Amino acid sequence: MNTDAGRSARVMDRAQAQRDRILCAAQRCFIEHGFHAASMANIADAVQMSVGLIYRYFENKNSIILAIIDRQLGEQRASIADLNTDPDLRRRIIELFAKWRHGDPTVMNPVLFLEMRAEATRDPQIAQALAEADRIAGADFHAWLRKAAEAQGRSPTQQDIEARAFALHCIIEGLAIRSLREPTLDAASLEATLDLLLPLLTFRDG
Amino acid sequence: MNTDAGRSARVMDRAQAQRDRILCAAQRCFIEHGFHAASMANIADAVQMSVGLIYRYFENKNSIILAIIDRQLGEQRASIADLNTDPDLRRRIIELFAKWRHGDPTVMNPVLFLEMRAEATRDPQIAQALAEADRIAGADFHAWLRKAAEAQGRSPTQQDIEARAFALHCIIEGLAIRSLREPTLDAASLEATLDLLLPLLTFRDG
Amino acid sequence: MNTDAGRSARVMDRAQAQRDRILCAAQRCFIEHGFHAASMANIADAVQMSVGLIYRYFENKNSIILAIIDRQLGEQRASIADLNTDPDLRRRIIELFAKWRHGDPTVMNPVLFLEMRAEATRDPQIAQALAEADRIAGADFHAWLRKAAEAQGRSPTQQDIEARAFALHCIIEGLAIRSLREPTLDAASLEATLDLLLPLLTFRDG
Amino acid sequence: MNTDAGRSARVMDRAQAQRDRILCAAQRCFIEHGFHAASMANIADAVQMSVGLIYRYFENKNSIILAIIDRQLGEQRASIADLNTDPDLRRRIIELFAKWRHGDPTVMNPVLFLEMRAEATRDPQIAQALAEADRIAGADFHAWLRKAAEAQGRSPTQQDIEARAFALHCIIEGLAIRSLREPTLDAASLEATLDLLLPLLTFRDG
DNA sequence: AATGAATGAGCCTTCATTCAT
DNA sequence: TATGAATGAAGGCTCATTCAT
Repeated sequence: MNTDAGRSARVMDRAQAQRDRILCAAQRCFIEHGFHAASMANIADAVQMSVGLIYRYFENKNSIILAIIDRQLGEQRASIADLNTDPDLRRRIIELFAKWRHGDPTVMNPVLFLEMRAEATRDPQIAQALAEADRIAGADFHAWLRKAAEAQGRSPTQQDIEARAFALHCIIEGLAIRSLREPTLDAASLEATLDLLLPLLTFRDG
Repeated sequence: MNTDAGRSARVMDRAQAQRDRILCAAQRCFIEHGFHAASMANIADAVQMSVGLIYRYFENKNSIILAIIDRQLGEQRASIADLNTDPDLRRRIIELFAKWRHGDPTVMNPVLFLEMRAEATRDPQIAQALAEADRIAGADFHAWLRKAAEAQGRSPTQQDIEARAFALHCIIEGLAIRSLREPTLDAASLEATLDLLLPLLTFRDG
Repeated sequence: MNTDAGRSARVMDRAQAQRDRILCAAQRCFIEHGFHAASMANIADAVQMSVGLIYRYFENKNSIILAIIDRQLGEQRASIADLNTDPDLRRRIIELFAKWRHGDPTVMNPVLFLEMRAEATRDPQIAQALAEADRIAGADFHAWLRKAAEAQGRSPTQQDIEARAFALHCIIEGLAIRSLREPTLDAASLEATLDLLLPLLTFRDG
Repeated sequence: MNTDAGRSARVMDRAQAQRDRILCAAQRCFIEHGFHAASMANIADAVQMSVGLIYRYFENKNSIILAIIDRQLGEQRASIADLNTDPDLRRRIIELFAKWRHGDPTVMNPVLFLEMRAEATRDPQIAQALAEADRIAGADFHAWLRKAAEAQGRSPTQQDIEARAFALHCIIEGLAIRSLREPTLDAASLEATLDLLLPLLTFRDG
């Protein structure tokens, strides 16, 4: 496999690997300093690469920001999509919350989430990406909730489901913000709150 | 009233008025560009003032940011405190949501809320201000919920109230973020969601 | 004496008093911060006067600097002229040195002396004022030295006197700089040095 | 020599060369305008470099000032140290004076000397550097004078030497200032003064 | 592919000076 | 006479971006 195609594939793999390295470093910088306050030099330091080289892989700083946002949306979506393979919403939210608290890089980062949402009010391109992600997430919630309802032998109306999907979305994003608060929330409180809300939202209440 | 005291009072009033003008303009700029991307020149333009003059009223840009944050927290607190004089939570949330949507400057601005929360993860001074505001807001929710429970003839445990206060806080903040979304949420959906959640949260459910 | 002339005299006296107050405060500021680093606001604070009022008495900051320099030159000249009434050069130098060390405002200030001399290399107006002061000081030294020589029954040549006047001038300015040094010079050392040099310079040697 | 070490050496040489270019230009600017009045833009112009690039080589303007001062002190010390290889103090002082008059950049610059001494009264870091330089210069004078005494078959006391070292130091600094005066001093006058003082100071007098 | 030197616009901040009161 | 609010031009410094090597 020493063909041009093979070489090209390998090259593209390498390019992709470089892009990933940059994005990981950039993510750490953006979390630490924010989109605007993080400098290209910060990122170059973090990725152990020269500034110039970063520009071989990304057109400019803004396109790094966009790539990071896309990534975050991907992780957000993956979290929701996972519900379909793992229907225990209560446990998943608790786990997600713990990951947020520990800065786990495999899930959407709450600080970046805030920066993204703020930036979306200014940059139409970001706004569009977020709107699309929201649409997909909404649909996922919808699907999951319908399945959950049916598993309970319920036949909720479309509006019933929409209200619950909307509430769920709000609560999860509210929790993402809460995970950033200084006074650490104890596990019991979170669980109590989920035990209060989830039966209602997942058609398990009386 | 041409006394020294009178003059002094007028001077202080004027200084305070100038500070207010600056803060209003700064708020618009911060909403439009973000804390970091907004420049002092932007603010000076917005307030129709020279850059230098702003520094007569604020030590530096950061102290303007802090003042804006304090203001926002004040408005946030006022919104919650108002619940005590107007116990119709459902209507208040709907009104609040509408104000968020319209950028009403008399309530906490959702974009600034996001910037604040993000910035708090970097600046300890901001973090502390927010922690204090959260503490107060939590206590206000608590008090309001206990009163609501008693109005229903209920005697909920401390944990019952805490879980509901926490849920309420999350949902309201989640709604603040939702208010920024592009695809406008219709009023009916919001109302349906509130009708779903509020009875549970305010001890009005079966 | 309620005539116009009287009133005018009183007014001028007041104006002169104000100018003096300003110059005293400015001198403190210039010593503390340097000519360029001291701001008009510093000076206004130090005189307990508004910035605007200072501009009633001085055209601009530079003319304050010039006035201060004139003042310093006046004090420098007075020191030298005093030799004629008090011929004990040794004691006078020791006293002068002590005053320099203590920041006595009645004699030429060593820090301002340095600033002045440096500034003179840039500003022709200052250069001229200093050249004139130097000329006068040189002549004073001359006169004093000739008198001292005659008191010793000597008849030195013009060149003898010039060499001594020049040496004296250098040494006194060298001492002004030394008075600023951190490691404090003990009185005995200064006296030993003067005892070494002065007999030679004042025609009292062998 | 295309090795890493070679490249690294070349790079460091270049960096050092840039630093030197900047310092030379800065020195010219500081002499022309003074430490505070010279702007980074002035220096950038003088060194034919962008402002930003200067900041790659120096942390800030103050560190350029410090570097210039260190340089000046180095040159000052070299002048004194040279006495040991060239014991003709009289000729050396005359040469030094001529260099001061002509702005020879290889010896301590008198204007910078003044700025330095003035600045040392405000900046402890500069004060310390100057104090150290003074200590070394004093010791050098000491050593030279003791050798000169011994060459004359004299055995002066410690105090004898100290008084002469102190006098010498004062006179040389006094001469540095004199070299800045407008009315140019003729060579004969300087020589006459030195012929008067040096025999006394170097133990050659009767 | 990789470096990092170089640029220059722009940012925050200060300050001499003016002027309405 | 006296104030200090107001201006705007620098000043020091940073940083996204380019380019020769």
